[in-house]
Amino acid sequence: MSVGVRKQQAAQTGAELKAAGVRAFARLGYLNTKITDITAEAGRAAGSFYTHYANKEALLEALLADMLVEGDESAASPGHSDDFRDRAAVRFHVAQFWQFYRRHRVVMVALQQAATVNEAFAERVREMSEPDVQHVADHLAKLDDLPGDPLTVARMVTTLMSAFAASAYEDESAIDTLTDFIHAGIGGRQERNALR
Amino acid sequence: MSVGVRKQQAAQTGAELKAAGVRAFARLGYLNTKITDITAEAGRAAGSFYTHYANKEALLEALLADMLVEGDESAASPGHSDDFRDRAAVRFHVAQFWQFYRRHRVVMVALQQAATVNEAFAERVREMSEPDVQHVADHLAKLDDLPGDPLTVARMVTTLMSAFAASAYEDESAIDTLTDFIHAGIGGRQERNALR
DNA sequence: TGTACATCAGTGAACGCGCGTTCACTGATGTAC
DNA sequence: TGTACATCAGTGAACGCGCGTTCACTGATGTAC
Repeated sequence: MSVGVRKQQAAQTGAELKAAGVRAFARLGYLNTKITDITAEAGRAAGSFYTHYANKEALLEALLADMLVEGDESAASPGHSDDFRDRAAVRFHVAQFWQFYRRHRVVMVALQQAATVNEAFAERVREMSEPDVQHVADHLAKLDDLPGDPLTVARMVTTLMSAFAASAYEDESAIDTLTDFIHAGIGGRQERNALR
Repeated sequence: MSVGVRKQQAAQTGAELKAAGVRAFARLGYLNTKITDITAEAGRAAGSFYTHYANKEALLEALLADMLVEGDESAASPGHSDDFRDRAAVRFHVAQFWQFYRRHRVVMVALQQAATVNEAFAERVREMSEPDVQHVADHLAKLDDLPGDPLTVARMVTTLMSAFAASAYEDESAIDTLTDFIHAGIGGRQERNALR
């Protein structure tokens, strides 16, 4: 069966369609993107799309899967402090989240848009963020000057990070601003003052 | 011309279509709502819709206009403190925003969805929130321990409020949790500690 | 106050556009012998 | 190594569904005299 040139090229085309999809989504938004926008972007015929994906949702799921693979890899992150009284611990989490989000911004936004229109994606998005929320809530539970119960505050913090990362305002400085805001917001700064 | 029964009834039907639209948007989401969903909800024939609105966008604009009228009225709010070192001043603004958002939640969310797909609405939404952002930024500019420049922090604060108000988690307690979080986040609590 | 005609909100079937999806066809790769 | 047939990715025109929008029609309200 030689090297399987055929299979390789097919996989290649599939990957090119994903890349073209990302570019089209970035330009037009997921919901406004037609199948032919994607195939045109990839320089292929319309019908070609269906050799690789059942429909636009399936393409987005493939992109999501790729993203989650990368997420799992980087989740094996270096041991970091979990004490949110420590600004560095907060900053580590914020930076981690921010950078991941920015790296996958187009897909993240596309997922939000898909969730708007499609309950299955809404559920996916919820499932995807819930562990993060829990993770943050666990850390927060150790603090004793929170503005509310840990879960609510965790939702506030993650909501803030997502919403702010989704908006266009960039800069590396965003990470520090967010960090300072959150660190103080959850009472971390006051703790330290109290310790002085 | 008698009392103008005809005109009155037409206006009435127009209003009923708006109300039916809100109910349909709440149930199905703006983007998933078909014209016939709205007319069915209102108990009218499909064609009737076009006697009152050119299309779904026009209906949403009408709902937006209604909302803005109410907004202008309540903007004539009682003199309130603008010193964000004062928790009460922060709470006042948060409560104002929160209650307005919750009262108009369906339309707010519909606008977000419309903005996703339609640049004109995106622009509208931006224009609508910009004064709020500026207002908050002006207040923030008076503080001297902000986590970043006033405009960025103002965007963070308003983004947080919108995103959190849009999510389903209700309770009156949300206002106080948000207030505490923001008040501390912008350095208000530390200021007071420093004054002790 | 009454009659004849005009206007207009509302109806719902029909139309037609946009776009997702299919399918007969092509040419290149793979397989059998 | 070569030939004949099979398979399959890719093509693009055509199909058809969903839904927004139109339009001929109805009956009630408005106007004129």
